[in-house]
Amino acid sequence: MKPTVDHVECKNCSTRFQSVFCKTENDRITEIDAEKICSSFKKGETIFKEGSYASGVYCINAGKIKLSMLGDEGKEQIVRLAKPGDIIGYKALLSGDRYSATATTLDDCNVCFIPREIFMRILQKDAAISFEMMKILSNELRNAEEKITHLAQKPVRERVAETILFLKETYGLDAEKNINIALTREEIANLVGTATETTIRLLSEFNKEKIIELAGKKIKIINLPKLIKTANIYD
Amino acid sequence: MKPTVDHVECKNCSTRFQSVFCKTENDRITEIDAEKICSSFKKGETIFKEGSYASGVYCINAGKIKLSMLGDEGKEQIVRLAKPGDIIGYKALLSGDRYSATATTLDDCNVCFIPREIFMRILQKDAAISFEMMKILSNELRNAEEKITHLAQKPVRERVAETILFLKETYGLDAEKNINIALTREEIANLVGTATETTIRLLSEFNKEKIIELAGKKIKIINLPKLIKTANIYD
DNA sequence: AGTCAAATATGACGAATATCATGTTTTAGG
DNA sequence: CCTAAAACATGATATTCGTCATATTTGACT
Repeated sequence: MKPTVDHVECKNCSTRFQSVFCKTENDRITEIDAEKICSSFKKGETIFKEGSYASGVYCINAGKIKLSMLGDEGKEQIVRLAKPGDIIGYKALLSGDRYSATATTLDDCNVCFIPREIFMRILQKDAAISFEMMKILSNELRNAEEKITHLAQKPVRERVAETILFLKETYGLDAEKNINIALTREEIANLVGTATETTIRLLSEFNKEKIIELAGKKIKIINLPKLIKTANIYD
Repeated sequence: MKPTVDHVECKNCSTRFQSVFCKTENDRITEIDAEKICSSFKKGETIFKEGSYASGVYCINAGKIKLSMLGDEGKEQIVRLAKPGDIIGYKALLSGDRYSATATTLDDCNVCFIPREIFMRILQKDAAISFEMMKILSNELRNAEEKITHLAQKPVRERVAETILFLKETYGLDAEKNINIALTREEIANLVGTATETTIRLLSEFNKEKIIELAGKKIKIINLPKLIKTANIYD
């Protein structure tokens, strides 16, 4: 466990109303506040590992995190990207199992650890939080099923385009209109579910076709309609 | 909506203790019983359609059901198989969205419809049921993420073998030791995420290699260790 | 500033798997 | 029992995509 850092008060947390605690009353928030442990992680650090026992959930205050599983041949598959306001590690806690994925920071991060017993006690007492959790889980599940369908049916080129759109939706744009996340080509490949070389080639193609603009890990969308068309999505 | 049929009482339901209501007290069960609507569907009928509004959840009393999404080119992807004791349609209800999948019976089925308000009211009042729901959702999500990883990383041959094992786990064996579900080759393909012809070929290969025995839609596993090895799973 | 490792890039090649075509078998319905 | 449609089967071919090889560039750390 990381050493405690400057305690971020939930009630002042900028992500409070986008999080699972959005509907929660102030006294419950104070209760969480009293028992959580805030820590910080530097870019590239591991918060928890696939296969280890779950002792609580992490609420992200600042930074970006990838959740990945190892395939049979040791290849990483990124199954989720998390941002401030999201919580991670709840699946294992709720199913009473070990972590099914590894959480790695993509940024310097501040996260608040809520121990198992506290989280469970709150779910027991607070139907609104339980309901929000179910909503989150339902949405995640719908997204996962859609991803399964696309992985099974769409060609890689479309999936790469789709992933660029997904990254934009998830992390937004920075001041220069670049997608606000720096992933290696390998990480993008592990998100798309394809080989690294294939991803590199397709990104270069999109670049040549003036759909996106590349500068190192920075990606800027310069022809959104064409990108959407390339992704073959109409909703 | 189907006409009401013989009312199956929850408290006498054979699946009661495998279902989400396993931890529920009798008076709550009586409450559900009073308001639910039992109906029956013949093989091949649609219980609900992707894109339509969710008005409640269905609890399966008897029969087998597939949940499938349509891909962009109109191809079916089976995202879940349900059996007695399972509930379906909860995702849409919880996320407040429309059904993201279509539910089609694979058998003659008896299902109990629990209207939205009743289900919501019960979740509000009963923390144990809420908690069971979260458990179910968490497990589904873990399975979905594992499926994503395998779809992205494993060759079709392994996935077909894996799917046969999955079908056995889900529906068990009949009196003649056949896997207790009759799917068309196309449906198996839509579960695996591959072309129908490829599935046909691979099943024939497994047959020739004495891993399975085929008789129409009946599949019998005759060399389980080899099937597990072919699926390339070691857990 | 210099060095080394990691990341990016690109070509050549081959394997896996989708697609197309066509024929056979099974099944459901009258 | 007969017929049509659906499901199954199999071969030939096309194509996507992964793998391997090899540069080149970038970035992190003395």
